[in-house]
Amino acid sequence: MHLHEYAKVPAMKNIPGETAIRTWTRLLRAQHAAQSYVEKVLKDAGLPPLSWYDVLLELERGDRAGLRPFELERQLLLPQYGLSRLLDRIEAAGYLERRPCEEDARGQVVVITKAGQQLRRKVWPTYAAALKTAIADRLNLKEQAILGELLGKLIDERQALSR
Amino acid sequence: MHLHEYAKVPAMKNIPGETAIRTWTRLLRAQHAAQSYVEKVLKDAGLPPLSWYDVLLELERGDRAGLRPFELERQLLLPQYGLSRLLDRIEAAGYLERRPCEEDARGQVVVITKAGQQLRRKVWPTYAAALKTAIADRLNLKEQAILGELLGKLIDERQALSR
DNA sequence: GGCATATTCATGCAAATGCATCAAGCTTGA
DNA sequence: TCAAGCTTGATGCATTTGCATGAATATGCC
Repeated sequence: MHLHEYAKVPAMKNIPGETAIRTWTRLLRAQHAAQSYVEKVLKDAGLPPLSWYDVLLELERGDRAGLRPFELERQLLLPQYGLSRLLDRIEAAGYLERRPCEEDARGQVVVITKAGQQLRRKVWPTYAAALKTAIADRLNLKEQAILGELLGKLIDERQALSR
Repeated sequence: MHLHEYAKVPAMKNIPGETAIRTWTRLLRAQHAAQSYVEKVLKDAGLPPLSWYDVLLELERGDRAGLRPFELERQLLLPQYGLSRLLDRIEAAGYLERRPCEEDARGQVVVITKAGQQLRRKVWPTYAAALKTAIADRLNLKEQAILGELLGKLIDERQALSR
């Protein structure tokens, strides 16, 4: 993981510093640690993975009834085919419905079912507890805020390349 | 991604605060943005994925000639079967060799080949440039250091569960 | 209107991952 | 010494992901 050798190249400054490299590896590891922990907690509790929760929550959120797949795709940063099949699975489990879209016959409207709402509500306490263990128990509020702020700078305006 | 509803539960404090939740989602997104960017740059340059680089670098690093798979496994935080097959692929491409282990007939010693060393050296500039774009161009040194510090607190001593 | 192009979503096929389990060799301890 | 248990690594099978492409409809332009 640790990348040495950055020192070898002389002036040509397409080379990040040592600090950047450490930050990078920690970003990967911290995310891995946190996410795999949360996923494990969910699985051990017999609950579906995070991605199901994300979809269901997104569907419940807006006031509108249902979302188009391409909207979900943007919210959740999933590839188009990935979302398509994720919806297949969640639908097969009965937590959402795909309805034909009135305004656009190519498309569809994805709607959460009653069972989907119940599932989401049932998952939340476990999810929340895992999240607290992974984040809130390890950083005080100030630290959380700063971390969030800095991470934000790594996100802005890059996602817009897809497709 | 955004999780509301944490406000609903009254006193029962297994619930992370709003700040923790925002930090969590940003951790996922920042890592996703950064890693997928770097992977894309590598792929577009016709280079193998990050995991290959990690393995090769790890093999090159120590003074000892070669590493045991279980050592790599720990360094790289890969599941046992994941590493086993990753090694299959890298070996098939000619960048490493698996030799029988003298001290332990169950095991093997994984050694990087000449071609493997060349590959790693060849990949580095592209990797470094991508890393710089993803991290160093977005955070100044101070910020990088703080971010690394905070991320470190999310990592410590949790990984030790595997197998 | 009618053709070219773009958008929306699905899907066949290959590659990678996860899970469970296995075989082989090591270690311990009575 | 040898049985019980542990460690090391591989692998069959199911699931998931990635990639390329396709089918259907919409949109824009002439």
